[in-house]
Amino acid sequence: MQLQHAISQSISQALQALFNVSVDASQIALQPTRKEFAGSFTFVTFPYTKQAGKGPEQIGQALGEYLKEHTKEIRDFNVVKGFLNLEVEDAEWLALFRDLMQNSDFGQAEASGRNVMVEYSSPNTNKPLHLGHLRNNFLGYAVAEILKANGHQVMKVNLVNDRGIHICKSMLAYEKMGNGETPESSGLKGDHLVGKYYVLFDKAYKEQVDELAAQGMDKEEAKKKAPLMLEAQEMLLKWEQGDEQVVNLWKTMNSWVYAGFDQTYRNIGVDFDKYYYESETYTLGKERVEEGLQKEVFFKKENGAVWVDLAEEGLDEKLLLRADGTSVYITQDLGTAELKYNDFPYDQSVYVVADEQNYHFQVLKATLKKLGKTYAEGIYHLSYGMVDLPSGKMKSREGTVVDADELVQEMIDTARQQTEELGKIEGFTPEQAQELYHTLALGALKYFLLKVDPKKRMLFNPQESIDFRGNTGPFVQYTHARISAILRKAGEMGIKVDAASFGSIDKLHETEQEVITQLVNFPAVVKEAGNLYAPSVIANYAYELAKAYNRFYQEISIFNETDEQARSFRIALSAMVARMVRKSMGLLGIAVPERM
RNA sequence: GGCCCUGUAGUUCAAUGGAUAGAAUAGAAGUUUCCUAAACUUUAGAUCCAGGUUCGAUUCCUGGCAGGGCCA
Repeated sequence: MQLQHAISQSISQALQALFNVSVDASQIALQPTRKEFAGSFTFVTFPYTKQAGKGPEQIGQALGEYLKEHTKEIRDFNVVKGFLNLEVEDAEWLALFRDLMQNSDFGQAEASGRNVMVEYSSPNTNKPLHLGHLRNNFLGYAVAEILKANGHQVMKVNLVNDRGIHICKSMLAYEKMGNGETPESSGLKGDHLVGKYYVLFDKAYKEQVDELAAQGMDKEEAKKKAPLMLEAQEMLLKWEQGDEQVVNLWKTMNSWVYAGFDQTYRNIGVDFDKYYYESETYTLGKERVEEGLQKEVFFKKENGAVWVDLAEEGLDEKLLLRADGTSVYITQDLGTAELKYNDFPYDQSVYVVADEQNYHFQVLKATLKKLGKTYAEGIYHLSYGMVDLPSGKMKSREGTVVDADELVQEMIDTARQQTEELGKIEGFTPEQAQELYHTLALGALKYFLLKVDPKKRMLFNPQESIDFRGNTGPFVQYTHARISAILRKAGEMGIKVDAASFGSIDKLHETEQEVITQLVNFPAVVKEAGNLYAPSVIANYAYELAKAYNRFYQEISIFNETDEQARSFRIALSAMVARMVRKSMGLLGIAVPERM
């Protein structure tokens, strides 16, 4: 930011002039002043005591006096121990604010020329999405938006895991117990219908295992020998051989699942530029394994299985292709990586995948490097922790998962209940009310899941998490709705708001200055969030901005202000807050309402 | 057994190596003749343990302890 840069420059000059200490301005870091002290920026003097030959307070005092004298931006200063707190002239803040008003693209970085692919969601086709997927989807979408704001060309992709033994389990159960049921006949969403058969398979399978165990078979043995498992494996084999009946069933059931997923994606507001299917990439993966053998970077064990030795990279040996020639997870990932790069030559490829795959991605990257694929350098695993419930871990087979569709519906119901209780829907048509509930529900849910550092495990307490007060999505949305009301009123009163309408303002109330400080910080926040792939940085920013505005709103009246210039300024300030709230929430995939 | 991640108020989360460790919720006390009280103000409450590096450590390093994950 220019203001900070100018101050750093001045400090650099002052250090030279006063103490003959030479430090480049770029090395001079300013931090925001803690709110219990006067000032906006703080310079820490401790590191310069040796070079300057003076104590930290002396340096601070001398620097402060010099800056106040020579630097037009600095109004005043105070020194606390080794901390020099600098107060900035109101005129400087106002100048920044006027710039901001002119620049509707504020926060959007110039085109970087870099291509970034973001893969997220990546569901299995045998069961519906659950709470964990929601964290994934929201993260992926938000990171993609943040990277766009950083000037990168972004492509969002979804890799669908549509093959393997788990799919066959649903198919087998359907064949045996389905009686020709369809989403239409059952009234079930396609993904839920298929998921139902996955659960049915597991139940019947467990019964078989228990029965075998009761007959005296070893439990592990029983798991392998249970007839249903053998049938599922047989089905997978048939699928790989292209058996018409199996493939047709697979296609039918997948199409149900995709229709269900599409509905969910639309409902939660995420989308993709392109889909990949593992059924279409695994053969390419096998080719890459063959290539590795020829290049002698992979090797065959006695039984014919192909391995790669990653001891040099600090990893173990890793199986790439089974002895019977069937592929494992990483086989298809090798193929997918290549296909992705061919479609969209990227500088960076972000994989939003749960942290249980940390090791897997290290192996994938190292293996691709062994193959000499330079694009492997750009692979970044955006790893996130599990979402826990108060009752413990989610396990799909035990029915302790929180289904995504159900959760969203519950949030919508809660939003309706809260809104009605507060009596806030006067003048809404039923459609508008419905839309508002949806906006609030998803705002609450997305904000809740995104405000936490991705790599941390987090706890989702269904009762407590559905809170619309405090540090929540609706809190930020509420701020926007309030401002919208002000802007509507200003419009009705015919008040014009442009830079000229408050041209003579040169003094700021403390809360006004704090709001401006937050506003102008937006580009730096976007940059940081982009560098760290961290939507939580944006979420915290939106919250701080909303809080600063609420403080201002509470302390200062807008329409009772008799000075027209002051009134116009406050309306303009409000409008800019609304714009920045909408932008930052937009980066998180969260909509903001005009009224609530 | 090896490797990786995480340990902060009662609880859920913050804190580029900087000041008296911030919020939110739950607790206590206030603020509606005035632009939306889903708000605002005040109050009480925490860095897993032991060393080390540093003017300064929640942050970096070493060794424990606890929780989770991955690889066999």
